Amino acid sequence: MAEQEPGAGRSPEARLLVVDDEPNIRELLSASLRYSGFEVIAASDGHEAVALAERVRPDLVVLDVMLPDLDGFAVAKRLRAGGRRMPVVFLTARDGTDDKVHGLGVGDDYVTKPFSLEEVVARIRAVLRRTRGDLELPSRLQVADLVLDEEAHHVERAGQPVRLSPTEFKLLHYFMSNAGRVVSKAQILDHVWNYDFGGDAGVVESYVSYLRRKIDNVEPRLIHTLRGVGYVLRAPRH
Amino acid sequence: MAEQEPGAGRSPEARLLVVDDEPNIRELLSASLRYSGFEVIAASDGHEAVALAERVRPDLVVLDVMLPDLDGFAVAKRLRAGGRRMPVVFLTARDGTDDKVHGLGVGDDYVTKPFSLEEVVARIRAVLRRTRGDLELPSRLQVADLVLDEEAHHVERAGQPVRLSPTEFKLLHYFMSNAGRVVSKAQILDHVWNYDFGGDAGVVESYVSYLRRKIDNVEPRLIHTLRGVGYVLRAPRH
DNA sequence: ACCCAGGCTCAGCCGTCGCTGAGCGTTTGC
DNA sequence: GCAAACGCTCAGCGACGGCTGAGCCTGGGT
Repeated sequence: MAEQEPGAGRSPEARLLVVDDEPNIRELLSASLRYSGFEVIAASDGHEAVALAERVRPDLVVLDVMLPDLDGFAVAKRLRAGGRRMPVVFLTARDGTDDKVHGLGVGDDYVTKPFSLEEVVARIRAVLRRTRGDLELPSRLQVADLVLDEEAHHVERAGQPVRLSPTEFKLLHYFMSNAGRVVSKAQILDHVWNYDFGGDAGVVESYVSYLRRKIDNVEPRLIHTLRGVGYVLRAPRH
Repeated sequence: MAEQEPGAGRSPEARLLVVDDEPNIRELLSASLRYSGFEVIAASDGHEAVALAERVRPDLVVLDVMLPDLDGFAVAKRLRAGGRRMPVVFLTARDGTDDKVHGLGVGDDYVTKPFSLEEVVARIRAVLRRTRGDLELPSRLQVADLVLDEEAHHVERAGQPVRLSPTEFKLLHYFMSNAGRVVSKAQILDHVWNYDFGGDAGVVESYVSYLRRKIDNVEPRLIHTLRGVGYVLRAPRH
């Protein structure tokens, strides 16, 4: 279950409008994005979305393609009526219908369902960074001599580049954005794995093991196990 | 059994609804949470819970998953009918069914039965902190040169990091949140150990011993024994 | 059609943790 | 001053949590 996140207290990074008709997904996203530091409002269908966007002027819209009333793309079109800029991150099913995504506007992006929270947050940040030259959002995370560049999708330890599989990368990214904070295996599952993942926490142990082999095989060790609690990524001493 | 606690006299931190069909657990929780400074009302089944919540509008619900009438998740759903926000801390059995908890309602949290009171209070506070931007009840406790950082799950004495087992950590945390106040061995058993723990108070002595060895082996001594009464954690008076 | 990388599960091993019981020292009460 | 109660420490055990290597399955690329 999702627990602590950064971003509390600071003024919101941006205002988001989340549009999805499934209450579970809508709530999952809203809560999680709020805890990530965004201001979030939500709508459950296309018309409500258009009306709300009119009033609250969000910085970005997270938009399910499958809506009961309007097609997601139709919603996007209306949002941008009058030439107004309105970046959109689409949520789309993984089946064949992705073809329709080719209709993306510039600056838009999409995430396939089922997604992981890490993925969604990453896409949102990337789009925001692009559309408003928001350099404040660092695309580069660093802990000791471990560096992860999000934009370049590049990781290196002690100056040596490291090849990571997608899951390994997401896991490391999650660790690094929570450096110094203990994260439980349940939290990791919630953020790094897709929300419909049914398996148990053993898989987290496996991937931590892979990660250690690839990026934590030199001193100082950065990934620490806290038995019965979780993991921390941190430089020693502090 | 639980005795005195902080929070008496001050205005309640929040209003809680406790839902459990076992009278023992219900009373244990209600009493303990009251002494922790919460306003508490209780219900023994799902329908009563929904009806009560309707009337008294609690800030948070502590909800057993196994109820005689409604499933705990069903109750949660009804509590949130109409899109109302209602944070929930679930109480769930430790058997394999934990999987069901994963993936439902973000912003919620859960505690496995049998729990310790420390655990429950901690989860409740964490959820409240999140859901109402109740910023930064400091996650850092300090007494003299002894520091416990909850978020990082890190302890140090005189600048030196110390490794503690989970139980040692919980015990120290209990001491530190009650710094300057005498706690009896019975209180410690009630708060730090699971409520179904059958053993005797000897185990507390053991763990106090371990703690002393790890974090109280330098001057000034912080953990003091009051024979026949209990223990206090406090910096020496000057 | 094949191969390979990636995702996941499983099971055995190992270390640690939690608890108990015994022995010993210290304090208290008589 | 003595005995009983209380508290401290240590050793030992059973059990559990976490790590990792092996293996299966899937999907994508050649």
